[in-house]
Amino acid sequence: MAKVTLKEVAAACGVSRATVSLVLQDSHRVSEGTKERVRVAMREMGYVYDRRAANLRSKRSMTVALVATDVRNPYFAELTMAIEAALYEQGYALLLGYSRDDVEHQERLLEAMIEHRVDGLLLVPSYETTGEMLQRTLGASGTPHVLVTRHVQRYDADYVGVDNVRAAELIGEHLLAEGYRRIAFLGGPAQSTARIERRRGLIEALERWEVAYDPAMSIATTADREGGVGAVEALFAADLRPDAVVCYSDVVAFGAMAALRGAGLKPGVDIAVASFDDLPAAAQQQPTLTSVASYPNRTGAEAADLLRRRMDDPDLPPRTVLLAPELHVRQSTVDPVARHEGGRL
Amino acid sequence: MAKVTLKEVAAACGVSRATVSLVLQDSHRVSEGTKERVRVAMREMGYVYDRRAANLRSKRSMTVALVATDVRNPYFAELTMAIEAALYEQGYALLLGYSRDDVEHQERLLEAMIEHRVDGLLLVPSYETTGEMLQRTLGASGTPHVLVTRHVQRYDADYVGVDNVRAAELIGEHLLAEGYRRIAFLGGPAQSTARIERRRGLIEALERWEVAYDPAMSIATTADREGGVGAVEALFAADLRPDAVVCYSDVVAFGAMAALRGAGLKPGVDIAVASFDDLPAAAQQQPTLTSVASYPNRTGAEAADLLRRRMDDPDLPPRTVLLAPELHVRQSTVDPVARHEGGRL
DNA sequence: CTGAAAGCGCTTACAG
DNA sequence: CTGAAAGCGCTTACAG
Repeated sequence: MAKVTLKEVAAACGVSRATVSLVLQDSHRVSEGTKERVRVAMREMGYVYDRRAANLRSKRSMTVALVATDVRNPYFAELTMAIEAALYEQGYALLLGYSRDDVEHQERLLEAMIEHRVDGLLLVPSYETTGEMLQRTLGASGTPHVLVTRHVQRYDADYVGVDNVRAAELIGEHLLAEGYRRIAFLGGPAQSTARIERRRGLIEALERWEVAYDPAMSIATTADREGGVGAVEALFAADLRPDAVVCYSDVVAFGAMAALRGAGLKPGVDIAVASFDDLPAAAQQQPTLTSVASYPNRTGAEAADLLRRRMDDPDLPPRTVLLAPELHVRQSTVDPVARHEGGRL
Repeated sequence: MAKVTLKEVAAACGVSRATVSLVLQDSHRVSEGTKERVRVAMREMGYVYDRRAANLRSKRSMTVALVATDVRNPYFAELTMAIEAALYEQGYALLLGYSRDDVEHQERLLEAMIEHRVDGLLLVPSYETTGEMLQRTLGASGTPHVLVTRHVQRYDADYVGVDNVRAAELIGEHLLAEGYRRIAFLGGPAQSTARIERRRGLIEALERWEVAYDPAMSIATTADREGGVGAVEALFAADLRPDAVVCYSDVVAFGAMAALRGAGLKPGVDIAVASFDDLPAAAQQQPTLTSVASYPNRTGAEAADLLRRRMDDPDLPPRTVLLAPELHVRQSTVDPVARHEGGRL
């Protein structure tokens, strides 16, 4: 089929290209009669709108980029679904790139997105991202953008994430109330702002209860299952015996629980386990896993919303949206036996 | 910053826009000296390539679309990562859309991708997709495309997936050799080509062993964890007692195992469980889960490769690439006790 | 090796 | 309510 453009449609209808363009936009400046006539012709002729041309002329692209780290992490899968849904609603197409937590790769992705002239960009920054780096790319290009889930030190931009400090406080308070005293913090990359904040929240809870915190019981690792396994091994190698472990994320906790079992300890009975994310899989563990919900779907929807405002008005002052975390207590931190005996102290 | 275009760069260098354009493409028709001079100017002036304009003129878009169903399924997450990596390598940006297995949503996504004039499209068709529907959208537009993981009846197009019939035969042969005889097939949508093929492979293995197949022990469900739970419940409600269950996918198997435990049965001891996908999580179950690897990463890479060929030559005859499955036997189908007693018959 | 000209398919003021 | 004209920022023959 010969491709049919606005010009052909216009000729067939005996109107100008401008008029056809206005019909496409459903402008009130065109009469209903003409609109109908043009639409019928478009359908009959098999006209397909060419957004590339429209984009060029109108200085938009109707695309938004999401640059994240890795979608195999269920948290990011959920986040991606929420973002895709919100953008689709608004008529935007989603350009996707995964940095795999590699800053150089991330930089090339950002450059590509900018060349494609995305109207906006959502970024889950990889761990070693610096503010200067974002300034040089996103900042210089003037692309409206929002940081999601992780923020970057000394880089002032819109940000949506869960309140990590508060989340860790919730876990800490709960464990302390249950009678646990030797609490370790396991997993997550040392540079991660989420890790730093969660660790801080935990320490604040401990201080409030006047319980000592042993810095040796904080072990940084990769943010995956293997990280959890490794952290537990490191703990035991150093002869440290916590009565509870707080993990960087559910995925890390899954690894930690497996490693604990491997060492002959029963999670939830011999040692408490709690973590962050509250993935659906947390409630399906044995024992079920206590976790703080971080709402990837709400985060994604909020991010899309923030980006829309930013695109509408690039001069708005940067906003931070912190979602309130919610603790879901499950078997892994509530040992019925210990309870019966009146606590473990 | 005032945006700088080719025109400004050309003026600053005292050359034509055509020359600058050629420098951008690293054409051999421009001298090294000029190239260097132009590149320096571009850097100094902060020039950023505008792909939208290039796209329009060159009749390409340097984007490829992936329309899949849902990335929360770990199989699709892995697939997405592989596809993103391959396309990135080739210089393409990825436009992403999720149909959530809703055909109408899928149709709107396809239309949007076509309007964006993607150079090619990878489709994991939603379950109720018809050939006529794809013909009307993708076919009519002439967009090069490849079906991934699922194919569509009576629609002739490039296709990459695992050999489902063979995969099910492998599982069937293994279970039969282990002495299991009352084998159920659980989960997966009735319309799914993957389900139909896997079921067929299983039946073929049973016939070869001259073991009766009970059609009542084939239960279709949604392709998620809840599907697995529901299928087991349906089985018991109908008073059916298989000695082995073959699940539509690992995710379904996870649900089935939970439901079996809920009914007081030990997977791998009281009843064998096997499935398809061989997700990393399969090896992390208790008991570890026997599963047939379906290689989402190889599938993704192969799909990107097939699409590239198709984009290079749209007139190629459609090709089908079937990946050879591989059975990974684990604890869930090999009961050491039963073995000791010389089989379960 | 480089330049002048045309054009990709739209939208956007502007004029009537 | 509709049209004529200009132009978005590139690339592509073509000519020299």
